[in-house]
Amino acid sequence: MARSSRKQEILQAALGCFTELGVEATTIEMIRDRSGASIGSLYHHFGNRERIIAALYLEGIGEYAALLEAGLIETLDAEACVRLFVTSYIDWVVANPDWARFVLHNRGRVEAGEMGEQLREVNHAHGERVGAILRRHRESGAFRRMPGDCFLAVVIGPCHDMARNWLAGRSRTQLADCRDLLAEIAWASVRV
Amino acid sequence: MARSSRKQEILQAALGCFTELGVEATTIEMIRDRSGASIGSLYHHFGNRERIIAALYLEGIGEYAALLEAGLIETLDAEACVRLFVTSYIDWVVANPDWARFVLHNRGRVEAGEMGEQLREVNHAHGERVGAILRRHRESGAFRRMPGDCFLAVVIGPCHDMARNWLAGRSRTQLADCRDLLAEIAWASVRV
DNA sequence: ATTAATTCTAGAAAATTATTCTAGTCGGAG
DNA sequence: CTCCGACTAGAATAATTTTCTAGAATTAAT
Repeated sequence: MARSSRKQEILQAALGCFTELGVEATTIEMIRDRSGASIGSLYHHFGNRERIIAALYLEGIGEYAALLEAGLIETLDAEACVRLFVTSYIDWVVANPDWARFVLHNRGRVEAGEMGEQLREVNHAHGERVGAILRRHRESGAFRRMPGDCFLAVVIGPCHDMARNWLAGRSRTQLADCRDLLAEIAWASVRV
Repeated sequence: MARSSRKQEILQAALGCFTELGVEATTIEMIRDRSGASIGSLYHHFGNRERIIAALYLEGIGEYAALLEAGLIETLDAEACVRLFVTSYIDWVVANPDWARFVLHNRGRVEAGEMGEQLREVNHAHGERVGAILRRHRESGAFRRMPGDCFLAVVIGPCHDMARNWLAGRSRTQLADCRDLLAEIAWASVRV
């Protein structure tokens, strides 16, 4: 994998800078320093600063989405399904805090930029697949009737908020300690 | 109020640019054009680009926080209190979509920057006041026992998610139509 | 009214940052 | 070998932000 190693080095260097200084404050020069690459190499691989950000973002959500979908396919029970949403999200955040922080804070930026269309496509495809799995349960009457948009917000919204606070060091409670509580509340909120 | 009108003009111009093009993509020059101010005037009032962003952010959350606190002081019932969290948030977002979108997407940026300390202070003070009101209800046994961090995430998390999606045009459901449903679920999630 | 102090505005100049461009190196396929 | 494409390098250029000097507008005191 010597082929793409430079590219990965650049992405990891970028994530490091973003985590320590914020996206706004990190310059191409800093990423160049930290990765050991040259300006030319950087622009060869990514074209511009924004595409570095977008690549990092897409790789992050891609990994999480794959994890979630893999789990969902195997669980047939409605309750287990809802709980999996919560637990797989929390597990991923705890395992990849820097990446999670970056993804959680930069969706808007990527969506507004030139890679926005691609991001929307990826998200839409993922949403369709997840939606298809949920529809089975919804139609079998396992869930309380409510708009699909609300369903997702109710299930995963508390996790997003909790993760955001924990990642920013604002939470006195460990995120992992809320895993079961949040899963239970999510299920209680959407069951009939 | 001719005194501060130039300053407000700049802030409004900035919010307009941020809404249409994203924060990253708007330049000082664009804000200058749109507001009619000069570079000098801009830097006189704000010092640098980042402080324009921070000022807009602080004004936004300030307005919402004041609204919430004003309501909370008057409601003595635990259920009404929880519902108020949801409804006042949704009402504010519906009434100030551009501002809400900006606030929802730029907390991290402001917190990471030079105004981060000030923002944390403001948030902390607000959190204390709200926390004090909630403590009464918690101690009177109106709420299910759970860490304070989780409580807030459970109550307001779904609203944040729903608002985010609605503001980005990703939601088929109108945000206002979820008002009562989300309020009810919030209360159901935290009552004993 | 006049003056002095302060706040605000202006835009050119300087500094910083992002991007482009030209000139390569390196490893493998023919 | 030598040609090709992927990759690297860093100087040159372009874009953007910030500083700086000068002067206009406003306020308050005499």
